[in-house]
Amino acid sequence: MSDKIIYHLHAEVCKALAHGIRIEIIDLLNDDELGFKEIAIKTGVSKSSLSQHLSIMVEKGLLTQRKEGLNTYYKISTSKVSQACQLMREVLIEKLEKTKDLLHIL
Amino acid sequence: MSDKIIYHLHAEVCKALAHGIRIEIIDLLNDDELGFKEIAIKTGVSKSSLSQHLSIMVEKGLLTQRKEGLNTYYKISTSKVSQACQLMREVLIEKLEKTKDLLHIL
DNA sequence: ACATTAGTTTATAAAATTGTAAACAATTAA
DNA sequence: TTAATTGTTTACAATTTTATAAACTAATGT
Repeated sequence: MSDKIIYHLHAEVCKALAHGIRIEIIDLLNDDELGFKEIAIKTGVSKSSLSQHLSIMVEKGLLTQRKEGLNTYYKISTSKVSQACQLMREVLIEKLEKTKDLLHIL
Repeated sequence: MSDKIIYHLHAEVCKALAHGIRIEIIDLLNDDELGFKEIAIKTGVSKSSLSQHLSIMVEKGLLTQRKEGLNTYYKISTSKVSQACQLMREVLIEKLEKTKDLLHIL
């Protein structure tokens, strides 16, 4: 497969993390599997919008979906997703610290 | 800081990874620091577009920038960026493997 | 001083992402 | 069978992201 295509697919996976609500969902699912309704309540997102966010995350391989009767349950597909997300959070923290240090100097 | 704001900032950092060209840039910079022109040649991206991509990555804390005379050099700010990017690539690979397996069954 | 080189910034049109509301499907309950 | 519940899908307007081209800034060379 050509490099540019791989880079594009790789970016598509990263895009699935590139939204505040989706980061929040990863955070919620770090502990355990949750049902759709529980995620909706904890995030405060409308069912339509939530369903779309979750389907992006499943499509790109970040989450897996399990249906049981009327209910749908979601969990993180591999701990690599949690780890990557945590690392990106640390990149943010480091940047915030640097900004704080700069303010201290001034 | 409120949770939603943190999630949003965290997502902003992830967005800096969410483009094929920017993934390619991370890949190039995994080995060493590179100058603007070298990145432009290796990626084949126009100087204007490249400058915009690089500035997003610096702004969000993924890269650091060093100017020397007329030249600008870039490197990855912390290995956490490389690690996160590598993990996301592994998530992609795992998804591609699963798709391949599915095709085998059919 | 003037031209050249290296990259940045700005403007803008095209494309992609998002949130909302409404229609829809599938399962369970009465 | 009809109604209720749970989520999905679709349509669409609003916002954001992107690529391109042109104007611009800053440093260096003649």
